[in-house]
Amino acid sequence: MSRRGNAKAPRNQPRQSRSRVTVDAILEATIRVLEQEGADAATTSRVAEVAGVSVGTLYQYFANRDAILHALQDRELERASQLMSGLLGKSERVSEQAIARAVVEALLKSYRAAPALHRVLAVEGLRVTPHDRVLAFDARVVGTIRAFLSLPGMPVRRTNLDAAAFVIYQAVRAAMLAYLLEDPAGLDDTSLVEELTDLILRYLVDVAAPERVSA
Amino acid sequence: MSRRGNAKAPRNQPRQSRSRVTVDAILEATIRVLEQEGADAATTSRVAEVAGVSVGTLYQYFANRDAILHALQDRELERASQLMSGLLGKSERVSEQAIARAVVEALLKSYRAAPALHRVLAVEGLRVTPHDRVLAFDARVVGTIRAFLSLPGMPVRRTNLDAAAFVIYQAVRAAMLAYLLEDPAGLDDTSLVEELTDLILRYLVDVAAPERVSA
Amino acid sequence: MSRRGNAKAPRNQPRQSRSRVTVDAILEATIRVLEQEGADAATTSRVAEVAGVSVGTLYQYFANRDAILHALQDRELERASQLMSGLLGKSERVSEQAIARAVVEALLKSYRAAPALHRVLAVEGLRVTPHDRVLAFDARVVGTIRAFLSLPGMPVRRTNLDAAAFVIYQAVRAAMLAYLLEDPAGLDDTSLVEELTDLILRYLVDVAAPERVSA
Amino acid sequence: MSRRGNAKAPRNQPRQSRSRVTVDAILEATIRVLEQEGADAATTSRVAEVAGVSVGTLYQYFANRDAILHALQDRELERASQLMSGLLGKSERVSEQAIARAVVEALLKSYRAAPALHRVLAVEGLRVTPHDRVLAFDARVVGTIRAFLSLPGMPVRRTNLDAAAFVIYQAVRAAMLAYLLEDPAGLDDTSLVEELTDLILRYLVDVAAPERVSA
DNA sequence: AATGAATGAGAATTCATTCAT
DNA sequence: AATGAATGAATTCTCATTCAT
Repeated sequence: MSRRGNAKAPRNQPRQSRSRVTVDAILEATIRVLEQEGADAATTSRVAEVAGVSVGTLYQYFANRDAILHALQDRELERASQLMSGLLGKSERVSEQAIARAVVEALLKSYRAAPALHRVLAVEGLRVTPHDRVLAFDARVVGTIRAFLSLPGMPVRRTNLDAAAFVIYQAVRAAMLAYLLEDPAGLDDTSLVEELTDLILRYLVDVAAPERVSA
Repeated sequence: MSRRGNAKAPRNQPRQSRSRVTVDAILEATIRVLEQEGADAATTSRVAEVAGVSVGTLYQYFANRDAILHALQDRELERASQLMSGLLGKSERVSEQAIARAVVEALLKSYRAAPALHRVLAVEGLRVTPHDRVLAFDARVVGTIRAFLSLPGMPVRRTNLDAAAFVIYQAVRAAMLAYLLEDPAGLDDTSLVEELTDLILRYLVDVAAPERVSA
Repeated sequence: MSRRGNAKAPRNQPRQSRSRVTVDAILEATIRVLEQEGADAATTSRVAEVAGVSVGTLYQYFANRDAILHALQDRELERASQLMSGLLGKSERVSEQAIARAVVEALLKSYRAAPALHRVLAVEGLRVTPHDRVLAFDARVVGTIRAFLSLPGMPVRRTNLDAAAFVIYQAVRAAMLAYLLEDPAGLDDTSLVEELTDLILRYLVDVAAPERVSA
Repeated sequence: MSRRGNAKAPRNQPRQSRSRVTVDAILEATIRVLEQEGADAATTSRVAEVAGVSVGTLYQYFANRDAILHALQDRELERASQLMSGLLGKSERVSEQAIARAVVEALLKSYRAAPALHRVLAVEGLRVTPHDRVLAFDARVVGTIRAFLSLPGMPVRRTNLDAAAFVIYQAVRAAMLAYLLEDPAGLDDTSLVEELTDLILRYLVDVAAPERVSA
């Protein structure tokens, strides 16, 4: 599925290294500006400057400003997919709780690296992007989750898997993002992971997660 | 080369009847534009136009563009508070499930009236608004929830009530908003209410919600 | 409702040839508009138009409208300093009267080239400019005069040199400006020079300017 | 010359007291705003507010914004004329120096009461006002001075009385205004009066002002 | 390919002036 | 006469995008 990770997939333009480097520089610069200076500062000029290229060059690689966000979105989707596949794939002999916790922890780690980016992706998404794009993005993540829940032998209590996947995805994402951006009193990483893991389990999984999680 | 255009002071609070009407027209126009034309279209001119007043009038009532959003935020917060108080207050002899469902249904109804508005409030908030404002807003809602969960006799399974209130608030809000904005396959109002009610109950409430909701 | 329009940072100093040309075009355009259309006409758009560039370009070189005036002020101060140094420096074996007359004539020539500009600099200065800037400007000119008056062997009748330099600077400047702007009956260049030279001499210099100047 | 002082002149509308009071309130408010909040703050609304009337009322008495300044100018001219007449008229048996000093002191007192107003009148004059108006204003003051200098028995050294009156008027006015607005180091009221008195005498009067001030 | 100066449409905001009440 | 809400032209400034070098 990944541009690089899947040996069977056709190698979509493994461009000249120079281009690749420039594109990456621009994407990284965008993230850096987003995180450190805020969404308003993320002008094409500023991004180009931080990336160490000229605006002209930026436009050589991206059709317009939104295209940068789209690329970032794609990259992120790729990573999320990867992450999920990795974690959900090897589920062989691990408890559901372990999986859920692993997912939450991995997501938290990933989000923490660039919370503002994820907010923009989650949000700017709906402004900037042709509606379809957002749908496609979310649908793909939800699809992955759904597929996982559908695996034979999964002790899932939900009937409507479409609904369940959608709800749990949005719920976890939002709670995590809000946590990172608002830093609310009474919550830290540990308790967040705790709570979200439990949220997932109780909502999705059938078996009475025996005693209590944070007991 | 005389000086022009300095950002000045706040406006005096809208006073009475006529004012009230104008202010409301502006707020409603903002919502309409937000819903029908998107956040980027919500310029002061466009809002004024839709409200049927001149820009000048708009600025007579709102110190600047953000002030409109703030007013909307305040209004919404008020409504949300009212709503919650109403529903959570009379909880006397009602099952937790009935309460949860009532809340979800009420929220859905409220959100459906203006989903784009709520996205902007939930989201744009973090761009436009002094961080404090968002925190205050969210904190107040979370506080209400937390207070409810703390009521004596509440069969709450959660230990960390701060965390629980925060998580469930963000989770429900986000899932609902995403549902309204993305209209994902496999979900309709009924199933959403079903799912979210169950999410709330299983996460928050202790007793095994006996049989199963969507069983 | 995204954010737009925040007053940002300073611009990078105009660099080289091309830049220099553009900057000069803008400054000259400003003067031309000031002179021919008046201070109120000197909007950023009009200046850009007359300069033959776009507003955008104007703002590429000047952080804001006032910055143009400041640049003009700086340029003028430089010229004035230069002028004074030139005239007062070579004072070796010239009569005080010759020096005074030379200064007045040079000033008149300089002011005549753009009287409205000088009015704006002398005057608008106090509105547009951080007070400090005006003080600094005037203080520097006054300082130059004062230094000259302090030269050993100067037959200065004044005791309070600070006061004298300030008074004579303001007096000559104002009279000259008013003459240029009002074109009052009974005055022409020759008589103005005559009068101001005599004003300077009689106020500043000790020796009885022997017989009479315009006698 | 004065609206009230000259019994022969037709009484131009000695309006109903109410009007008079309102007009005065507006003029005084303008001065207050000018002095305390600066020229930029002197909007019609602000002036009306400070005057304790509505904008509508303001426009009942003044055709437009500039008309207020014009009225102020007229009033000031009246006062200046009065002042001059008073001082220059009774010149019977007083030394020139005493007269000059009295004029300077009176002007300083008058200017000090509202320096910003006088700056605006001296300056805004040239922006706001049809050129003629400024000319007329200045011409009138200059005329008074000129007339005084022409009195028989005046020991005036100047030949070109038009020029002399113009120059000395502009010089004294500018120096005084600059002094009040810039508050330059090395000058105080006493020394300013000293310097300006001497400037006037040496420029205008023939006889070697015998011993003298800073001799 | 890369550069970055130039462009100009478009946004926020102000304020003199009008006019219905 | 007085009020003050409403008007909207005019102004400053930004930023995505283009294009000559």
